[in-house]
Amino acid sequence: MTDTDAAHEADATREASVSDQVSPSGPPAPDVDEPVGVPTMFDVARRAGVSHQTVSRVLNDLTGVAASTRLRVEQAIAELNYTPSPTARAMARRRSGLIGLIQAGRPDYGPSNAALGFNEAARDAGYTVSQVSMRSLDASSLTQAVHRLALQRAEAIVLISGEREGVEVLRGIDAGVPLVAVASEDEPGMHRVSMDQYQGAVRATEHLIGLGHQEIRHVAGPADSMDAAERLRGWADAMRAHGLDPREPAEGDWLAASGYALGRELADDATVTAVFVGNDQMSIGLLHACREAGVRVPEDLSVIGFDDIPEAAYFAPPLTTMRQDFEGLGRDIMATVLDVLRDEPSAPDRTARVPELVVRASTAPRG
Amino acid sequence: MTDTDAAHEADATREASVSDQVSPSGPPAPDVDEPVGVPTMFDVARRAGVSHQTVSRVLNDLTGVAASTRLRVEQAIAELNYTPSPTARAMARRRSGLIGLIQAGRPDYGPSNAALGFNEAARDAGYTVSQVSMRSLDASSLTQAVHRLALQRAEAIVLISGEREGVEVLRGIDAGVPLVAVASEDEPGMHRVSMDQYQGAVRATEHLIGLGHQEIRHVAGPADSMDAAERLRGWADAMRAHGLDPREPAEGDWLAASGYALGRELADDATVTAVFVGNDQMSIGLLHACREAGVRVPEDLSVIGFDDIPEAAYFAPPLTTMRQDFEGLGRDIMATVLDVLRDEPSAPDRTARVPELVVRASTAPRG
DNA sequence: GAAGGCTTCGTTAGCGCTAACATCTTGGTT
DNA sequence: AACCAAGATGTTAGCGCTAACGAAGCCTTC
Repeated sequence: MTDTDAAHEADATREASVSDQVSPSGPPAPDVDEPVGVPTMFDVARRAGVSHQTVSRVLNDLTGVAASTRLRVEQAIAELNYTPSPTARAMARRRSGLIGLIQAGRPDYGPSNAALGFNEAARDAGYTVSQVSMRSLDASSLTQAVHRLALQRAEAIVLISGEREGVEVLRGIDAGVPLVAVASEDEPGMHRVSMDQYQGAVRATEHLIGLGHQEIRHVAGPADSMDAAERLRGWADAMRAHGLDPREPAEGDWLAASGYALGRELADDATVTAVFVGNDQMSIGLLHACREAGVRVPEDLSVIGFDDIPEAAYFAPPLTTMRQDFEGLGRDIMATVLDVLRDEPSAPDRTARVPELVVRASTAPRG
Repeated sequence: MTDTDAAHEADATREASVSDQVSPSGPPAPDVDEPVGVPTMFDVARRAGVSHQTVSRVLNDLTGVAASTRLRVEQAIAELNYTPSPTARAMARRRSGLIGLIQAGRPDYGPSNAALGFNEAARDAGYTVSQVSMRSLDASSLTQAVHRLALQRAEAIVLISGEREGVEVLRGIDAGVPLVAVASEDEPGMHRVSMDQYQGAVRATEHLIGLGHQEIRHVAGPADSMDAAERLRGWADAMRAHGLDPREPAEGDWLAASGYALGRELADDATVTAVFVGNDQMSIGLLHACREAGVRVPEDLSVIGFDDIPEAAYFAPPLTTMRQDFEGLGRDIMATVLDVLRDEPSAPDRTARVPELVVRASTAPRG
């Protein structure tokens, strides 16, 4: 009712358009001046009897619009089912409202969940994410991806990929926009986010040490992975801190197959009583190798993994591991992006999420 | 080495901008008439001594440009490091060059890899993908996602999510753009792509039957999953085709935990000699339940999974399963999108990828 | 009761492109 | 030599918004 009244009050000024609406010729025919394609701001303006600028004001929630006018405009918007064109907006505002996400490498549990968390956080912050996924990690593909995104005028570019090379490549590019990467090592010249891999590894190792183990080996991730490096460092430091000797670690590639291969070798070494494996996937491979070799876990060998993928609880035996909150990491990434975009100093504790020990059946006191 | 070299080469070209960043008032001042911000078509035009339209012609590879002029323009473009603004292009061309991808639900192995394949294919086709990921599958979130994408003027919207509800919701929305979903059941009113879940299930079941099994149970995925339904149908049909009785299937939720729970029940039933599990994750749970219950696999019970995740080969015992090419599916999705966009009838065999039997140690002849 | 100051609105320019048309060269024709 | 058709370019309008300014109208205030 109020709307109608308001409309009548304003009639004088927009006589023409209103009578057009009422359809001079006949029954409930659709408005004659109804826009043909997608309605624009001008269509709304005409219908509400105001200037397009007033529509813009309503849309952007600016002050200086009379309540009645606002109402009228809002109604017109609703009636026409109008939505502003993001393209035109980006054009006029000179910003795309877009964040580029590069996801390089295998879509593993961690990265995938981080990407999910990031995507949701970006959406919540009003940004759109333009995603470039690729299996390969080589410099040229990565460079292309960044350029693609830069060319789309992304306001920031995020890289989710644990490989050091990817981060290095990114650092070498001047995209003209802030770059944020998941990187557990400090990377001068770019913004980074990560979980506390080092601390996680320390805790994993100390869990083993606390169980009385002394010959604790490490099956590391690929040398090019920063996470792998941090975990390795954490393990070695923890060992030394307890007067133990961190022996030469084995190096896998995160996949179960490599864990299996490395496990076969380890299984032959009777001196080893525990092993800290770089991730859960390699752990399952290693567990399988032990089974084949007749090495009992945890009786003969304690095994602890990293990540806590949903299947870890059903390994044979159920895997003790370090749980990581990847979705949280994804949200942290977006938080950092926002900080950077606002030119605020990135909060220093964006790397503070510490993996949590989940004890299951694959670790036991040294027999 | 090669990488390093490339990086160094790139150094030279970005020297200026880097120093700009570091010190705003540095000596290596850029050309006087250099555009301040991002160069536009007019900057290129001025530098090349032509009109902006000629630049546009060169950019869009139109005819009617003298070779010498073209060269001059191209040089100016290179010198200014100019790239056309996609936003302005979208504005003028009235198309966004954007495909919306909705990824709903857990980022599992299948969907993640399909998304990867899709993303790469979209990029190859010159499209940008705007991704909306969300953990939840409810109608309202999904509807919002579609509107988000529609509002971005995506030229097509793709849904990767096995749940029937998602597809139904999508169908109920008139986004004004083509919708393509991964759906293994026919969905009138929308375009769909999928792998041949039915045939895959038939083959899995026949593998078991060929091994002499008769009491073959099925642990299905959630009722809301179309893939689960198709696999169930394939199993039941195969059973009947061989004169066997498809007993009431158990229903899980794709996760290892549910496979474990269901496995505990199944393990009590000594009449069962084989089970076809809806996916590999549930299989690992089921395998664990068997282990706990003292049921030997494959001696007492044969188990076959579905998907062939990379860890399947290291289950205890290594899992016989049906391998699916998810990346290929992703590419199929994009191919369908292109067909739809070109208004071509979608090739009927976009649903023809048949899962491939991978025999490992979890199935054996009926003892 | 005229000068200021709000509030509320409209007008005018762009944003960086493409599309359509206009213009100016050429060189071949008659 | 006048003429026309291409070919090669330039001009002019938009695309649908936002930003900056300008112009009313209505209260104040002295």
